Amino acid sequence: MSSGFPPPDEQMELLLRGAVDVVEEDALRQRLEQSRKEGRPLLVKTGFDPTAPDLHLGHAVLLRKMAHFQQLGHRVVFLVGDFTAMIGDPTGKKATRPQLSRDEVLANAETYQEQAWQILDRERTEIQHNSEWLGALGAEGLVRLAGSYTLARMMEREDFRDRFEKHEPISIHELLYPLTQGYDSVVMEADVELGGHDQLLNLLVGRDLMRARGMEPQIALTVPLLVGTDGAQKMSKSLGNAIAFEDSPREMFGRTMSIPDELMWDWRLLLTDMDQTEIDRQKSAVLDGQASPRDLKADLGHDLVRRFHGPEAADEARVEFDRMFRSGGVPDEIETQLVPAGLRLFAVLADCGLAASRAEARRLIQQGAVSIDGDKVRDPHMSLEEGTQGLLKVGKRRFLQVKVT
RNA sequence: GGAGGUGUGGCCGAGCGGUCAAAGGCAACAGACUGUAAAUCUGUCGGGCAAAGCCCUACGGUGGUUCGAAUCCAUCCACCUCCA
Repeated sequence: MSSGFPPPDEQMELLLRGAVDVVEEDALRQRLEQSRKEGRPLLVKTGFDPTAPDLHLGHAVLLRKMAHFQQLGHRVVFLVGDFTAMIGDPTGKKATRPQLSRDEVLANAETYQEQAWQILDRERTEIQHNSEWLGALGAEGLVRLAGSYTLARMMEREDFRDRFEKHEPISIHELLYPLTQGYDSVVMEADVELGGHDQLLNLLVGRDLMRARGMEPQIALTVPLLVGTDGAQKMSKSLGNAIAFEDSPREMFGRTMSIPDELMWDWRLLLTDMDQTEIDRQKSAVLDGQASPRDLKADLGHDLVRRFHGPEAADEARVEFDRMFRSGGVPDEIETQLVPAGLRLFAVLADCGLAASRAEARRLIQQGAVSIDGDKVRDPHMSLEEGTQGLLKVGKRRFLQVKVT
């Protein structure tokens, strides 16, 4: 067990890859040295709010960082924030969030983990729930905990200060949130806590709480928030700029192809294992006009699909994409639907789900988006004769084989 | 406890008695172009109708005023701010 860990410098290289903040870097190196000497793995904590069971690539960035620690032999704890989740986060202003029941929270956590195992080593991941100690804390404990921090310190945070100055609401519980999260670290005696960049302040509170109790403060390490397919905002399901783990290979590949070219370097660094030097090399090759960003982006898409769906699916997604968009071909598997004779074309489109409504179907036809067997159709009212069979194409991506009966 | 403000289409945000299916922006979709589902440009963007028009639904909920309301009144709900 003594020789289990690679040299600290080697570890640092992997661990710092893509990281935004490391507080503090020297301390991390020291701990790695110590851990290696003592043959004791570091305890690495990452908290999850089990509220959004659909994982996407944005989550993958953090999960990958956890996996890095695992690869190096450290103890990685997947901390389910079941206690905090049950309180319900009032920050989301619009929809009054339904208070999640304990069962719902646990079910969500389950779903979360099922997906997380695509990146994390299931066997080596420890799962803990913070209700275990936060639930036992009680009102008294909570008050004591609250007593160990000041409003002034809390208001140093830019987000709180900003909202305060703008007279936007800040609920009391939001002040408690960092404290409970920090308390988790105290109880767990975490060596390192991982989180998204937006979590940095919370992670630092953990350090303060630990220090106040005479403990070695945890190392705070954050990873960037992945920019979504729109190239502008952080990836999130509600913004529609996400690629979910569950997306089909084609979807995943296609959506990757739709990201702005510039974004691919970030994605390369944060979502794949490609060396930094190789990334830089590709980047300059593109700048010099030596390489086509399109092809490199396709390579990236291929890598991602392979990661989640395996090599065959990746190859297929790529070939499929080229056939459809490069050479304007058609997908190899097209659903067939039977339509009654006499139904007008716009109605067919709407009824078969190729358009959201009949009005939209009309518009699409008028815009020249619809073709049958490759021939553009302009008349929304045309109807298909009985016995005809043909390939209906709407826009670039919607296909349907129809058979008129 | 008191005073005030806000609530508009997927989102942001104008409108403040008719000409409003509601400016503008974003997103989305389509067309052109292209090296891609990038970028750019153009168009569309509540629903129904063989329709350059007509009908239905819609501006937090309900009920009024009016020939006519997203716009005025009442009331309810939700959110926010200030004073205490």
